[in-house]
Amino acid sequence: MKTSSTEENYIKAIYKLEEGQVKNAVTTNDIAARLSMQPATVTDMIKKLAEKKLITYKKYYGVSLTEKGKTIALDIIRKHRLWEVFLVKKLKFKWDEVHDIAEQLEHINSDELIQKLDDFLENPKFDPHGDAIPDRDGKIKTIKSIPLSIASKKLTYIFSGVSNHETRFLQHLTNLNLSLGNTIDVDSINEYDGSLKIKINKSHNEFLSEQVASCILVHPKNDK
Amino acid sequence: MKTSSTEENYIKAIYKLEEGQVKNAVTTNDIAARLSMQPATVTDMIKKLAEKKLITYKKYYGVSLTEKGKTIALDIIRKHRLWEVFLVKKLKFKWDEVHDIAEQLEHINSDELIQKLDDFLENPKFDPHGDAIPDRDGKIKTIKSIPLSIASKKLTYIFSGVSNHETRFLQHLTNLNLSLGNTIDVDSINEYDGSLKIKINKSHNEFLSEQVASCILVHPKNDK
DNA sequence: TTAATTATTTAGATTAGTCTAAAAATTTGT
DNA sequence: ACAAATTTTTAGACTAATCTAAATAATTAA
Repeated sequence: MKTSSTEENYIKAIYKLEEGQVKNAVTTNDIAARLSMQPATVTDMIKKLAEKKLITYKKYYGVSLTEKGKTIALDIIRKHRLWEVFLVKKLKFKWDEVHDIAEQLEHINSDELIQKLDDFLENPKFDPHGDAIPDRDGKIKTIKSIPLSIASKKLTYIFSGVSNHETRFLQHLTNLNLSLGNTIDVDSINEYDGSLKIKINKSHNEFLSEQVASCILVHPKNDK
Repeated sequence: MKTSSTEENYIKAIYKLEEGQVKNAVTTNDIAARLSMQPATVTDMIKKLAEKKLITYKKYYGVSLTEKGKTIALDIIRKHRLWEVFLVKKLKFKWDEVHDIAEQLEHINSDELIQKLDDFLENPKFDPHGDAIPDRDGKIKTIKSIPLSIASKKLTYIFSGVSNHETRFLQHLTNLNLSLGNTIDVDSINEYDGSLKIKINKSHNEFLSEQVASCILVHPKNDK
C-alpha cells in the first residue's frame, strides 16, 4: 500500500510524539500543534490512517501507531537521517542547514536508492546530530544518554546528541565550538539557575545556561 | 513564484516537445499523450500556466514556453541530469535504472543543494546518457551529433548519446557491450533494411538494426 | 465547399488535503 | 456534582489535479 508524503508526515509526527511521552495515546491537538494544522484537519487524516490500519484510533481519546505504522515511521526516519549524513559528509552542509532539505528527500520512494545510499555512506549508525539511524529492518539503537543539565559535577562526559534540532540552537553550539564526540568536563554547577561551567575537549572553558544544557545529550566517558 | 511538481512536469513536457519539433506551437494532444493524461486535463493546466506567464497560449492553436517558462524547464532538466550522474557515478546504478528515481529527485527544491551537488560531482557537463547538463544560468551545450543510421560506411565515430531513454533499449546497448565514448567503425550498411555491421572500440563486431541505429547518436571521430 | 472527422474546450464530478464555524464530548474547578 | 472550560468531532466549503461526457472549433476529404 502506498503512502502519500502527507500521510508520511502524520505518521512521523505521531511516532515522534509517542517517543516523547509516557502516555499510551497521542492526542489530536498534539498532532495539530506539531504539524501546524487545525485539529479538524487532523481528525480527518487520522480517520484515514486508521482505515489503513496504520494507527489505532479511539474517538475523543487519541491514536497510537500499529506495528505497520511503526515500520513506516522508522523507514521515513531512516531515510531522513541517511540523507542528512549525505548532506553533511558528502555535500559539506553544516549540521544546522540540513533539516529542511532532508524533510523533502525523506519522501523519495525507492528502496534500491536507500540501500545504495546507505552503502555509499558506509552504513553510518548515527546522523550528524547524533540520532541513531534505524537499519533496513527498522531496528534502532536506543542510546542511554542523559541531558547535560542533570550531569554530575567533576565528571567527564561525551557529547552524543541534541534534543533540540532548531537551527538557532545548533548554531549556538557551533559558536561554542562544541561538536559531537567532544568531551565535556563539568567544572561547576550553579545552584541558583542550574547553569554550568564546562571544559570542552580538555581545551577551552565555556558557560552554559540550564536551558542550553538541557538540550545537550551526553553519556559518561568510558561507558557506552 | 513557486511551481508545484505537477506544473513542473507539464513545463518539462512542453520543453521536450518544443525541442523535437519544427512547429512553433505544442498542441494539447501532444502534451496529453506525453504525460498520459486526458486532453481536458491538459487544457485546465495550460490555462493555469498561461495565467502565470510561463507559457503563451492561443485557444485551439497551442502553447509555447515563455522565457520564464524555459528557465524553469532548464532548471528541472539540470536537476534531473545532475541527479542521474550522482546515481550512476556515486551510487553505482546502471544507466538504465536511474530515470524514475531522477524524476522524483528533480522536484526537490533547494538551490543550495543543487549547487553543492554540482560541485561534489565536479561539475559534469553530460549525464550518463550523453545529454548535456544546463549550467546554473540555463546555458546548455548543443552537441552536433547525428543518428548512427545516417552515418557513412568506413568512417569512425564516437558514441555520444541516445535519443531513446527506455530501459529496454539501454539494456540492449549494454548487452552489445556498447558504452558512451566508445568508438564505432561502420563496416557496412545493408541497402535493403538499413542495418549496420559495426566494430566497437576496435575490438568486437556487432550487428545493429536500423531501428536501433537510429536511436544511437554519434559524432565523427576527431571532430568535437 | 460542405460533410465527416479530429482536436480542443467546456461543464460537471471526484479525491486529497486543507480550512472555519458549530456541535458534541470530555475534563476541570469550585 | 455540575457548570465552565477545553478538546475533539462534524458539517460544510475551498483548491489543486484529475476524470468523463458533451459541445464547439478546426481540419480533412470527397
